[in-house]
Amino acid sequence: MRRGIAGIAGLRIEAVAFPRSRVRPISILPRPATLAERLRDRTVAEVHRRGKRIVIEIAPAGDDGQRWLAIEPRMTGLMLLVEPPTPEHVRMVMEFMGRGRKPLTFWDRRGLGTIRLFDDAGLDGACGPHKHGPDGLVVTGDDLMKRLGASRRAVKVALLDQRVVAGIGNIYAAEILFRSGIDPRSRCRRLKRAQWEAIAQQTRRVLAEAVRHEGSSIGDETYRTADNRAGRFQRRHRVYGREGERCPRCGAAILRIVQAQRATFFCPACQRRA
DNA sequence: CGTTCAACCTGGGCGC
DNA sequence: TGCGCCCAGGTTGAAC
Repeated sequence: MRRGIAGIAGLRIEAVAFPRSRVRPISILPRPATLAERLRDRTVAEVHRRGKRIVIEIAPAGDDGQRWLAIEPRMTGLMLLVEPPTPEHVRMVMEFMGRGRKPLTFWDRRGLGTIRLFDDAGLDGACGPHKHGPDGLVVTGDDLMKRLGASRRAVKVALLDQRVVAGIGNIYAAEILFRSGIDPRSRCRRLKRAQWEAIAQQTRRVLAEAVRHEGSSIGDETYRTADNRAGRFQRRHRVYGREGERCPRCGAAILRIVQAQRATFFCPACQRRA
């Protein structure tokens, strides 16, 4: 997602609008009118990612230090540089100066996403080290062991905790544990060093591969690229969404269970319980 | 500390 | 066709 819109860096914001964005509970801060006012005529310095958030860095403009626009897409949010699928689910439109500049649209069907403008301290409070562990693309076995070695939680539930490691979602937790050969119900404290190394390695690998394949698009209303194309990583899902199908490794039937109110998919035969 | 539940929302799919 | 239910790549706070 970040890569898809990285090209807006250097552009000057002509206007920002927030149609149909909920203000309460606080999913947009400050109020839309204030936010639009603060962003107008500012320049995009860079587009960053912090865990699952897109963070648009606004070049300093002398006044306040509010220069981090953090967008959290949650379940159905898309960042688009083309016409959105429907006009009624558009939550933000950012227009740029210069002829032929395509506007950036935040489209969010379910409307669970958030849009907030932060100063340095605010950004840190929202997605600093207190809220986010190391990024999944670079996490190490030591990182995981240090944070989870004494935990009684089920490993799959723990991997979804962004304070442990940032960026793993429900699909990727399943795929990471399948490739690590570990049962998602395993209690963290029972895992050995070698298993944490395996999980960390597969986390880096699965996430990097998913990025390379432009994400997972399931059905036609999930993730899309900035130019509204489907990703391809769903074709490589080995267990996610495959309840009842045969495990690609051993042929056993893939199971679906529920952990912490989320679906978990795994192979009961080749994923070992620690 | 860890788990469960409800809430925030919309919409597709299914059984009846 | 309609209705009620379940489900969905996420996060948070309250209750136990």
